[in-house]
Amino acid sequence: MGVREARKLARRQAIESAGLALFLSEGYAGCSVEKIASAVGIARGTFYLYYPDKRALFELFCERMYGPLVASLEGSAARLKAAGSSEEQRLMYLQMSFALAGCLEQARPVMLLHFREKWSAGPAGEVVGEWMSRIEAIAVSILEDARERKLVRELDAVTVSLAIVGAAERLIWAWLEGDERLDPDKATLEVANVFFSGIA
Amino acid sequence: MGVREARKLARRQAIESAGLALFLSEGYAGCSVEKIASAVGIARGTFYLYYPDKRALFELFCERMYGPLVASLEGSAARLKAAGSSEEQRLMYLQMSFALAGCLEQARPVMLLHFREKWSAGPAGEVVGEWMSRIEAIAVSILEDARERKLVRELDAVTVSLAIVGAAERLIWAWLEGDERLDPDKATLEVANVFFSGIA
Amino acid sequence: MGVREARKLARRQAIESAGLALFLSEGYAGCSVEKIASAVGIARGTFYLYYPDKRALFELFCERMYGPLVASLEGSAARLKAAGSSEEQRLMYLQMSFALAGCLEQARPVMLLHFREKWSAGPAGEVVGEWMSRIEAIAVSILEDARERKLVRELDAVTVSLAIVGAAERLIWAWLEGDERLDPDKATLEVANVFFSGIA
Amino acid sequence: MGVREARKLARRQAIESAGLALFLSEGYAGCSVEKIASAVGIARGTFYLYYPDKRALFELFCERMYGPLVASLEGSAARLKAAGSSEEQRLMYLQMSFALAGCLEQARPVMLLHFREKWSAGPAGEVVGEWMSRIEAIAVSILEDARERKLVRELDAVTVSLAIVGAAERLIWAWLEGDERLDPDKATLEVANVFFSGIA
DNA sequence: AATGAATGAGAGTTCATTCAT
DNA sequence: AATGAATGAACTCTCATTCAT
Repeated sequence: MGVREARKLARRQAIESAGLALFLSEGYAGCSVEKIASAVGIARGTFYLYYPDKRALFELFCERMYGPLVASLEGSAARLKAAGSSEEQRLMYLQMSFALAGCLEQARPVMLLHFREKWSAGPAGEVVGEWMSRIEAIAVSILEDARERKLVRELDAVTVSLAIVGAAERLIWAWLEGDERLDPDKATLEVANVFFSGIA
Repeated sequence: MGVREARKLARRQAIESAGLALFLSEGYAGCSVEKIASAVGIARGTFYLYYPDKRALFELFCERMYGPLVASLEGSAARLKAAGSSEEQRLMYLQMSFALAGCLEQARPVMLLHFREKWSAGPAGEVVGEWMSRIEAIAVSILEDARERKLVRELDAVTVSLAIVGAAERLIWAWLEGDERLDPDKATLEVANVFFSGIA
Repeated sequence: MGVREARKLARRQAIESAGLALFLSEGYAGCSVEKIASAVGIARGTFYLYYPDKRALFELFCERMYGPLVASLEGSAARLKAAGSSEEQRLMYLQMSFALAGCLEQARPVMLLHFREKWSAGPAGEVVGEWMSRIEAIAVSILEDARERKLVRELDAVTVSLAIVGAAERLIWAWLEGDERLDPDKATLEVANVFFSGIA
Repeated sequence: MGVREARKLARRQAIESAGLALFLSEGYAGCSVEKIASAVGIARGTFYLYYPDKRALFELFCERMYGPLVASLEGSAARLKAAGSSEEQRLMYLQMSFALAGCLEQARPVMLLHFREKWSAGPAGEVVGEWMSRIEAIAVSILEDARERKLVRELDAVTVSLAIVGAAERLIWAWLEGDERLDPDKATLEVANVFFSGIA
């Protein structure tokens, strides 16, 4: 790799690092291109040599955050479809929980973006929304499959899938915020148990 | 009521109606006072005769949306604390579910605000955050009480409370969006059952 | 006087009192008609039943503040023109000083208006400027007369008059502000002496 | 100097020139950024590339106007303290008069700002007030020193200092306004004489 | 490749004044 | 006589993006 490419790469990384930090601390809308550029130590115009616009930088972070999650979920979905017994299914739910926990651990530094921008009105909200549709569709397919195989009782797959995703999101948020009341390892099991066996 | 009061009231309602619609469609930050005013057909300055600033209009919506919810939750919490048997407790969870469903039905036109602004950075995010702290505190107290009374098995009250609130939020959102896959009546029962008995 | 006239008068006084206080504390430009009206406890529109506009209220205060001053100065000017000896002239300067001091004492509560608005850009500045031209013209005429009668040495009447007016303004300001370093009685004499005999 | 620096400098000067003219003619508060920008022929936002806000432009003018004046006064104060005889002191007062006259001649195009904003309520008034405190403190120290050395008769230093500053201000104003009745050269001497020897 | 000057629409908010009630 | 709702231009300041250098 030539000197030029190396410098370009380094600068790209610097922009991404500063951009992420600022998106997280100030929100997508609250963080101007000028802020990012001056944090990196480049001119405003230079930013546009690396990314076509502010939105593209945000999309990049989303790709990195949701991409592996979606891949992992799709893998889990496939394996769950292959599962035989209720016991095996139960095990795989735990496996999936841990696989997802791994993804989340990886994505942790970027994860708060999801929450900050999920409901926002501008471009950021749109981007997040598209990824979430994909994730929820997978969750629904997993549960529908389980129900068809009578691995779980008769239930409304869409309702319960959304409930699971919602619950997961809320817990992830608490974990991200370092909520002291929450022990991550116990919480993963706890939630898997709640959804599998209820609170009774 | 005089002519002026009537007009004032009508205009106030028009502003609220347009303001809500715009807050919902464009988000708090994305919706300027100018947009609201011109949607109502008044001058920008006239808006400020009815509300001291944009934030005040948002707070009004929050009061209407969260106020009855909090009141209902607090009532349910009190009644649950008085419950004796596990069976009675279970019944009261259902009661609470339906009471909340009633609140939500009332608040439905405003409810999406919660989701739009929950994570936002500005004034709107602050206001919603304050209300949510209140709600989650009540949820935790409800569950802690149940656990102490051994009405539910030993569990982590905070984790599970957050999970419940998160699940509820997600389902409410789907319902708000008129998600066709979701039958509101069934969903209420379904969720109560899931949390009480699990999905197994 | 009928009940109506009495009420009208009382209201007029209330407006003036509140208006003066606000002009002084916030400046002419910084004090809205709304502020004055609500300080009095009347509606914004009612203000305009008593005064054609904000400027008119300011003009009223100026009339009261500068009117007696101008009258007193014109009287002093006339008496000084009738003075015979340098000694008599000197006495009359002292008399004038005390006469002016009397006017100022009367006008004290309004006097700060002069300083606040003298240089301001809007309507208030114009009004004050017109009064000051009148005052300075009288000062010049007084000094020119004295010079012609050889009661004072050959000097530039305009320069010295302006100097005297300027010095007086500055001292009045200090006095208004309750400058502790300043003894009003001593100061009056001091200035008269300085201008008559110099500082040597 | 590159083309861009040259242009930037030229524009900066254009902004300052237009800004000063407008501050003088309309007052700080009466002159909007829009007015300045359109006088220069630039967009409103461009103004903010050159100065962080409107106040900063005003502070710049004050620095240029008062800075040399304060420096000159402090120099004169030091020299006066070293003066021996009353005769020498008198000479130095004249010197100081001329030194100040030099400063004022330099500052002439900006000087009227002082008068326009001295009493104003907003940011401009604050800035001017701070500079004036410095100037008056120096004047007091000069006169106190002279009195202690018995170079002038026993007098109230504060009163007389303020009188001198006030007189000077008024004359400067007349000079600025090009008052035809006033001959600048004669006036400087005249005032020095008045304060030193009185008008008798 | 990199710069940063320039744009101009758009934000929230204030206010003197008018006029229908 | 009194009201206060309504206006709409004015204010300062921000920002994503473009483009000549």
